[in-house]
Amino acid sequence: MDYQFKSIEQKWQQYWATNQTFKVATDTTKPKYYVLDMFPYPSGAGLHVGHPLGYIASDIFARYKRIKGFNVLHPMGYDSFGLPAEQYAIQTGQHPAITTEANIARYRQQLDNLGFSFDWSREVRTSNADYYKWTQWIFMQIFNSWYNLETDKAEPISTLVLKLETVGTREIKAVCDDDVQNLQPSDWSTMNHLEKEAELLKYRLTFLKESTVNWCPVLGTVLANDEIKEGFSERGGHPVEQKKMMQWSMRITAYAERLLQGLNTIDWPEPLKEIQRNWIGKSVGAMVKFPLAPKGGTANANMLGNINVDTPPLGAGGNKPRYLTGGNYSHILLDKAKEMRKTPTNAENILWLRLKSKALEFKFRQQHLIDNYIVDFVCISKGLVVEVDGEIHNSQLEYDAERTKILNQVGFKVIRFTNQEVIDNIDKVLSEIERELNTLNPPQPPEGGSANPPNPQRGDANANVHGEINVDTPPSGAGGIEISVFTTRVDTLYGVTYLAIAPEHELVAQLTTPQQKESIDAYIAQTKKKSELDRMADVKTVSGAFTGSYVTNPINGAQVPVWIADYVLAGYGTGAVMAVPSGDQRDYLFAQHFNLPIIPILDAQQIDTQADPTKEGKYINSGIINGLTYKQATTVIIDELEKLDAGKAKINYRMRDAIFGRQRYWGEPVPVYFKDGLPYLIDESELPLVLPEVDKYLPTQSGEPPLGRAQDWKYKHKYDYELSTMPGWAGSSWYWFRYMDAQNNQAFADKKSIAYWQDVDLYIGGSEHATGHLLYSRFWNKFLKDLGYVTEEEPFKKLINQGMIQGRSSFVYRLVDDKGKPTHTFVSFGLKNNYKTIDTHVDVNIVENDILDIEKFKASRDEYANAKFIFESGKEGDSTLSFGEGRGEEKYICGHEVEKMSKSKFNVVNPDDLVDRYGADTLRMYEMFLGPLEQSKPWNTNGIEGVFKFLRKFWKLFHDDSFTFKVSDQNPAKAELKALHKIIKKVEDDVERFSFNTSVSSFMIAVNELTDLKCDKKEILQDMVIVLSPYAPHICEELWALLGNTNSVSTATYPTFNPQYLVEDNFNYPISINGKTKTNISLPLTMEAADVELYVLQSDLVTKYFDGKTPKKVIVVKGRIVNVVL
RNA sequence: GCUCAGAUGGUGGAACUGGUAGACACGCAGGACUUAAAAUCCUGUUCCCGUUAAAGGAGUGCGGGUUCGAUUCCCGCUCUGAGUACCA
Repeated sequence: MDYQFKSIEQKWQQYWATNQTFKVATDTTKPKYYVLDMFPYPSGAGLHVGHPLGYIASDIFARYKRIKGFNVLHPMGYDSFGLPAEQYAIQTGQHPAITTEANIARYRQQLDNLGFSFDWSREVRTSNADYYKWTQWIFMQIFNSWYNLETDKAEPISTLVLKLETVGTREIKAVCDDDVQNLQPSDWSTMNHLEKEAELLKYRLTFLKESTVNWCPVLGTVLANDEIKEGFSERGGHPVEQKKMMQWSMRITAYAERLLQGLNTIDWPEPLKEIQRNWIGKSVGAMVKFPLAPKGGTANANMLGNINVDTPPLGAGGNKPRYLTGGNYSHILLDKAKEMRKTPTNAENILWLRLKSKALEFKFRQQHLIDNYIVDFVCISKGLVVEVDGEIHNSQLEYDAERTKILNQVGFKVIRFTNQEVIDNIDKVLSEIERELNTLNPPQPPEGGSANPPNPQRGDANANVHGEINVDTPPSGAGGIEISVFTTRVDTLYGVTYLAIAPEHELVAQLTTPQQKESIDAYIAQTKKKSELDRMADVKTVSGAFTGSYVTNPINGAQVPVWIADYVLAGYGTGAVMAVPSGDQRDYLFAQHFNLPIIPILDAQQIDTQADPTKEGKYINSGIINGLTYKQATTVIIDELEKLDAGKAKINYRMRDAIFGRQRYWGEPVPVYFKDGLPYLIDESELPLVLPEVDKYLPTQSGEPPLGRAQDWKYKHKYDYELSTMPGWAGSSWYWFRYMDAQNNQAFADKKSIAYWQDVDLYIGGSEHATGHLLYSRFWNKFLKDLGYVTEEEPFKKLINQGMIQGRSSFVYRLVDDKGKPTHTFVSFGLKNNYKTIDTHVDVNIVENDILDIEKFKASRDEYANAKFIFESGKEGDSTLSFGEGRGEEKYICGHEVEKMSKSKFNVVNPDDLVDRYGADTLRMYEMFLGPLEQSKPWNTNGIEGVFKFLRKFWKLFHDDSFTFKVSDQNPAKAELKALHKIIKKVEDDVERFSFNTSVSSFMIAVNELTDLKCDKKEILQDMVIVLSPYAPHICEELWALLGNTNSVSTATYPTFNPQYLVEDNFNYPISINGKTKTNISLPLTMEAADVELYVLQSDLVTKYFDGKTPKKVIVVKGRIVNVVL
């Protein structure tokens, strides 16, 4: 029988499944090898030809390592929590678990189709409760840990408590929040439970914090930085905005240095490491403190009273975490508030008209967001809420009481009037409000208020969403205010001519003098309006505003002005820059634009037209460092700053703590409940905290995440659970450990398995996970190592990025008539320039080697049914069969272009179709044959025939002309052994360096040679089967069985390479004259170089090129080349 | 702007430490088999000049350099792709 790939492939896929051929166990007698593919998300679209590229490579590698005697762990599973299934659920009401299940089934079928050697007994799914139980468990360990800088690792929180009890914060070096308290053991012992818990939360490696997040209103969730591409969500392309929310975060910054250093120890592609290095963004420099100078400050000091910033007191001072008080859901409520403002009740309208006209001399706002409530009217500076109610029902009373209570908690007094009271006697209402206002002091934070004044940057969501930063009273005096800046060029300190701070900087309000207030407010308003995208697009425009204040340069006492400018980013460093116009181009442009001085500080600087950031030359205009070089100056300045207590050396990282939460349904529930406003872990024995059922996958009416809909979902029937779920990266940040011991229900993986498998030896996947999955995984791995659960510092020793497979679109060219209307005539690619045409995508599946299948094309769409063609030959017709002579020989050639693979471009190729036509073995080999694994390339089926022919040719070696299986037991000839051992060596070399494309070529060469030799020797062919089996496993299993073996070929041993067979007696020396090859001479390899030279120089073949000249020099490299120089 | 990767026939690509550039495959051309087609097999196929065969010349994005010898190393440039971006 000819090569029947269909039945062969089915047979062996069945065999592997039934016999669990690829099931592995910990086997300490063999060396381990762990080959892993990046966790796929089972999307509804299934696999296209791009996906299996990496899987095929890793499978070849795994199969190769197996026959090389390794115990290979090669598992597969699904990262099955995620947004697409949930979006689909919202649209259709279908439970995401059902969609996910269906998608996984399809994935599995497609994967099986390709004959992968996965150990399916270890399959994991992140959305299974017995998996996410351990994700939750790890979360609990992280919550229960802090980062001790002295030991440079994470430790259980108990060691921190011990320190607090015995030595106090002075002896604690931790990575923690900025606002931790200085505590003596005596302070700690007097704190109550709540206070202690609140303080500990600032140290925990996962913690609640109000932070600026990337909020995507359309998806209704926050997104990680790496899930955003150019201001839009990666999934779906929806706009993303910055927003303040109370969020779970992970203190990944604690690991910044270890994450950076670890990169030097792992074998990853350089670009990938580079991305991570940039993401971590380490810069070495110094912190310098610039105290506020009397110049601008003292004049104001007298006239200024207390600081009074018109933001609600919510986010301002309290150092207690106040979950659900940060206005988490203002994105939804805000729209409602706007709507309510537009449609006031009659009573509201009457009252607002009076309040607005400043009848009471206090500023009021209407329908304003406080916490998660929209209050009717509020005077923020006095902390008074005025509510106007309609008819009062009992249920309403209860609700109002709750509402009042919470508003009181956050520092507001609430007074109420009925509609009737307002309508009947507005003046009486107003005087009552006035009386209340006069009795009230400005609102105070609930308790334990921080010493810091409230500031706009830390303000609640409202302030930001409204785009307002309101300063009701002018700023305060200089009292001890200083601006810290971070700089990597502390040596340029003498060149500072102004300070620039971010418009969002916390000191803006205090620094702004009354004279400058107007322009500062205007500038802030202007920057607020600019979207992220605008700011990115518009980097050239110089803009800023002077605050009116000055600070003192600590090194020379110079007083320099403080400006705000949007080129300074609030989120980096301290949000303030010491501007050195002579050395920094942005500062230079700014200084030029606003006429600020530019002081050169190095004699080598060229600053006539632009800044010069050089470090060359000697310092000038620079006080104590004049005449020094860069290296000397930096140390001198830092020493001096430390002496003055005005600064110190400092390392800064760009990386921020990772937000750990999604306001979505389809994810792991966070094993946390709230009691008295503080988060607590549920008991370990209560894991898993199962994802509850909900009626809809949408936020609740009050704007809580979908989990808020779950009926009776309370901890111990009392306490609220955390309602957000874990982010997409939670489940994938530790999954490689689960594969080591997938069924374990006592631990995430058993110690022995972890000790045996250790880490991933080879990890294959796309580079798109550079800053997400791959960074978080390294983080969790290091954490788990710190706590002693795992053994290795890095999870993925060797990583390969497979290139992207791009689409290759095909085009037909349609003639247009004089009016530009498309006709029914299509012109072949080569002739299209002679006509006026428009190009149209045509389905690549009806195009082969750029030749259009005319009949299929006409059948593909109604409008093409009557299509006419101008063929490449210039002949015209409506079918290739329309010509008497040369019927069927006319060709319509399509044009092509490389584009993204997508349905809309009709260039998607489904691997199932190709498996159907050529078989899995052919597809596997063809995908490898396309080119180097790491390289991106367009998908193109043009060469697949060649690979298929190769497999048939291989099959023929084992069969006679009538396709009867026939091999001989005769001893192989030397040439046969040579062909075999060449490929044995070649495949070893190629696989070890992941050059799969070159080994496919070499297989072809070997088979061509053996075919030419008419080789049918079992001894040769059997080894060939083993060597080829990682690439084309099905056909090899079949032939292996036909050769009389009863085990799977995957249990065979890779043949040993014997260099003896490759040794040649002669070498055909290429003879070059002046480096140009002219001829070849075959000489024995035993001949010494001098003899070769002698022989070559008197050979007629060579001397005829001499042209009468005498050779000046002869180079002979033994076994390589002879070069004669004339 | 910065960082990284890359540029070789009509196409995908090979040449691993500087040593015969274009392996292997596709496509194309010619031929065999066939009533015909498909399939299969054989021959040729970097370009230019020339041809019976030859012989010659050019050639790995462009311009230089090092070397007996450069696709490979060095310097400068062009283009393509990817990542990143007011990072102080």
